[in-house]
Amino acid sequence: MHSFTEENYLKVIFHLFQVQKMPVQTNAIAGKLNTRAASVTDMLKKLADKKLINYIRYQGVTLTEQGKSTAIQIIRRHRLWEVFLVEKLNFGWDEVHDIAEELEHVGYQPLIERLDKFLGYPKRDPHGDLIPDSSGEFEIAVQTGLLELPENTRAIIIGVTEHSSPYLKHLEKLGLTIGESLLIEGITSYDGTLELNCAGKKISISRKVAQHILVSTKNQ
Amino acid sequence: MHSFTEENYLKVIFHLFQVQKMPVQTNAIAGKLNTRAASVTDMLKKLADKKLINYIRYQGVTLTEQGKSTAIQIIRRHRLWEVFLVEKLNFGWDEVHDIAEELEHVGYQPLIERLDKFLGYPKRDPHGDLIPDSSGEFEIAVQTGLLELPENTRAIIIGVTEHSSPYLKHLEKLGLTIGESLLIEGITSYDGTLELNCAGKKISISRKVAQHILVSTKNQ
DNA sequence: TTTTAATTTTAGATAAATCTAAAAAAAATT
DNA sequence: AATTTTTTTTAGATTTATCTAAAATTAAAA
Ligand SMILES: [Mn+2]
Ligand SMILES: [Mn+2]
Ligand SMILES: [Mn+2]
Ligand SMILES: [Mn+2]
Repeated sequence: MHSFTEENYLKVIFHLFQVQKMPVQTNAIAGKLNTRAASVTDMLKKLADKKLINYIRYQGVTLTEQGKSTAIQIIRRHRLWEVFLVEKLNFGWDEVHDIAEELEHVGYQPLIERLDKFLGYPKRDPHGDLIPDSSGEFEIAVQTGLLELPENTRAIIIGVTEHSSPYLKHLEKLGLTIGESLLIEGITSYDGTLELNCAGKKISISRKVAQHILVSTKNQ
Repeated sequence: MHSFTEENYLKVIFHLFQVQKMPVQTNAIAGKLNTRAASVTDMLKKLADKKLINYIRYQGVTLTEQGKSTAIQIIRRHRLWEVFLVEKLNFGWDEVHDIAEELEHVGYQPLIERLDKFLGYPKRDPHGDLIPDSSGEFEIAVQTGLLELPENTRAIIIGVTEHSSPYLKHLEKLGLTIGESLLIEGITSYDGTLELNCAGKKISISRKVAQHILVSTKNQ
């Protein structure tokens, strides 16, 4: 259907739009895909011809309904494969992203539906990201950035917004993994370092580390 | 490492050489890959440059040790994914080949080793083909073509040499699946039709159907 | 051993995805 | 408002894998 490359462009446009909520710029795409602005312009014309994006020269792009639905299917595949790799093949959460980047392009609908069933219809991937259902619907995420909470709040880690292996390994070493409950015991006034209590252990983390942690304050 | 396309050429050369035990001809490769002889020649030059094949103009090709080992790794991936699709995702043996054609190109060694472990180190794929181990060694296949046996022989179906969905569906309808035990009750002298007894049921199959069935006569 | 047929290779084109360098447009500064 | 900077687009090449048509080589038949 769509080439490997086209799929990667759609996915990147989807993610960038989610963050910025503004038409996505050529340079931003080039940055994410490690390519040049000129190459991006070429591909944008192609995707516009295929009615996958709305593209006006110099104005950035948004996904059409068709483009959005395609992007979501790719994200669904990516996240389901990540669950498979962690739950069934016992990979660490820091090892699976790159493998899933390849597996996500194996496009045969029944494969994904059966994989989903085999995995027990998981709601979230190993990084806490929501997995869209087969019709492309996401559950509504009830989540807050750890940095937004005041002192003396209790929260449960439900996700991370940074998927690099060094970062995830670091969190794991600190014991800050998904599902863990924590209490913000203090926020240092000088540099904002967070003093946490997690599973009875005192941990202090910088704002740089904390900024990518998503938590839930529901169910205490 | 190697492109999708290069991997497919290596796999095809490996398979053709196994059948013919002679240097593989340009046209034969073109036939298997649904491409043109001229395209094959181009690719053969490239593979020869990469020391994956031994290529002399007009003389056909053989795989180098490196090419052979690469081809075997791809076959290993293909067959392990087929086992996964049948055993874990409950696909039929006639549905998995095309999906495995895509999955086999996801090349990350630890993925395949963990998949192998997860599947319990299977020896054969759903079509009875042997799965090479991680060092590329095949078990020795003790198998005979069903057409080579005389009347009144008992045998067990251990594989098929034709993987198309219509053929496999046909066998399944007849109850001729892997592991089934059968008795050759007669061979019609006029057109060679085989009269089989399989699981108490009398079945007659043409030579065209029988020619792709592999059996074992060991263990009765 | 010619002649014919089949196979394989070259020559030259094309399509997809990329690039660099230069031009054009938009945004930010003075 | 004019100038500078940033961003984006075009123009023109390059790389990879493919193709058709014609030439070269090998194999088969007469
Ligand atoms: Mn990921
Ligand atoms: Mn993820
Ligand atoms: Mn197969
Ligand atoms: Mn198989």
